[in-house]
Amino acid sequence: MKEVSSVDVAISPIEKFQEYLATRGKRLTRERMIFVEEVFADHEHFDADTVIERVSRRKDGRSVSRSTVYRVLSLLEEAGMIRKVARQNDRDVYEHDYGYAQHDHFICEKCGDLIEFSNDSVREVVEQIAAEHGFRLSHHRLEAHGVCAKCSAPPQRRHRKLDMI
Amino acid sequence: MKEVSSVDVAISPIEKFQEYLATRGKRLTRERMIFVEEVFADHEHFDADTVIERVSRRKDGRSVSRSTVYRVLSLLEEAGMIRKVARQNDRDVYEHDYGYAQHDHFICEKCGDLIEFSNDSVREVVEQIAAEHGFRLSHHRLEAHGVCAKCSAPPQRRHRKLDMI
DNA sequence: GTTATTGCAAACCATTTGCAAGTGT
DNA sequence: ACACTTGCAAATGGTTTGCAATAAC
Repeated sequence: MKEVSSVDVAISPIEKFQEYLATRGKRLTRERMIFVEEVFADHEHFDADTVIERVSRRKDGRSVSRSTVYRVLSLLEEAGMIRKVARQNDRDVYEHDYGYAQHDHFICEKCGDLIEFSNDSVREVVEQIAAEHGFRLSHHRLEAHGVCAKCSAPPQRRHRKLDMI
Repeated sequence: MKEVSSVDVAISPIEKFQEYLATRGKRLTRERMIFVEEVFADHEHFDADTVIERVSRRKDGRSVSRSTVYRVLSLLEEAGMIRKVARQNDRDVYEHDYGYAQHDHFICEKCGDLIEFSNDSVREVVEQIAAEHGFRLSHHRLEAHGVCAKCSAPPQRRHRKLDMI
């Protein structure tokens, strides 16, 4: 399900990251480039292990160590380019926060899928409530839990009538 | 800040828990009673350590071991009486899910306070979106992040003009 | 050349678990 | 009596960190 569209951005993720690093006297290393290249190649959600696996799968053999992955994860989060969305299987799950519009999530209790959606009314309601409470908003996070359309579709059975007790 | 009101419930937390335990062939032990007594004494958010500290502070010396605290935490969650709300300092933070109305949270980025609020429009918007996407909703969780009124109040200084550079 | 960064292995720390002793029903 | 539970100590597993070697700038 692809409901959240990409947004025009002036510069590429690597450039954006470089920009951030420069302001902090930090360096754009080979490992950091590899990391960003892998993680921003698509718009999937990911966790530390996902990234470790992806970089170790590279044909050019240029991988990135486990500790560096964790370190770059924090850097990108500080840079505001990724963000923690959830915790699944005792792991922090991240998503891009650069190049894509603000959105929220459905989490299916059956298949575990994270489904993204955008909706202006959510933002409006949150903003209004924040205003009422004198809260200066930086962002919000909405998770709707339930069963997705795919999983709640009735399974094909022969004796449908038996369900109607 | 007290914005979420309690709700009339037929039976006490202990009775409710007992009810759940009975259906599973589980037992209401001394430790479980102590735990529920402490945790439902107020409506604060809490984590495992909070509970461990509270039970060890009891004058009657009837404490509950660390492992039992974790075990009862899961039981109460299964029973639908508490629920994870957030993760702070690498710890799971819980709140009551029994005896109180559905509500959402502001999380202050400065003082870290969790501020509760209820608002029907949030529920309505979420329900509408779920309907649009064929999602069967069980519950939602909304976190608004920002700076609370208290923390964003300008500090009292003598030379206010210096701020306007 | 300096100073930040890497990779490794060890450390951390919240949470979980095996097991023998104890307890609710 | 028979499970179910407890507490202890040890294990787990994701994430962090100290340190010597390495690479950006």
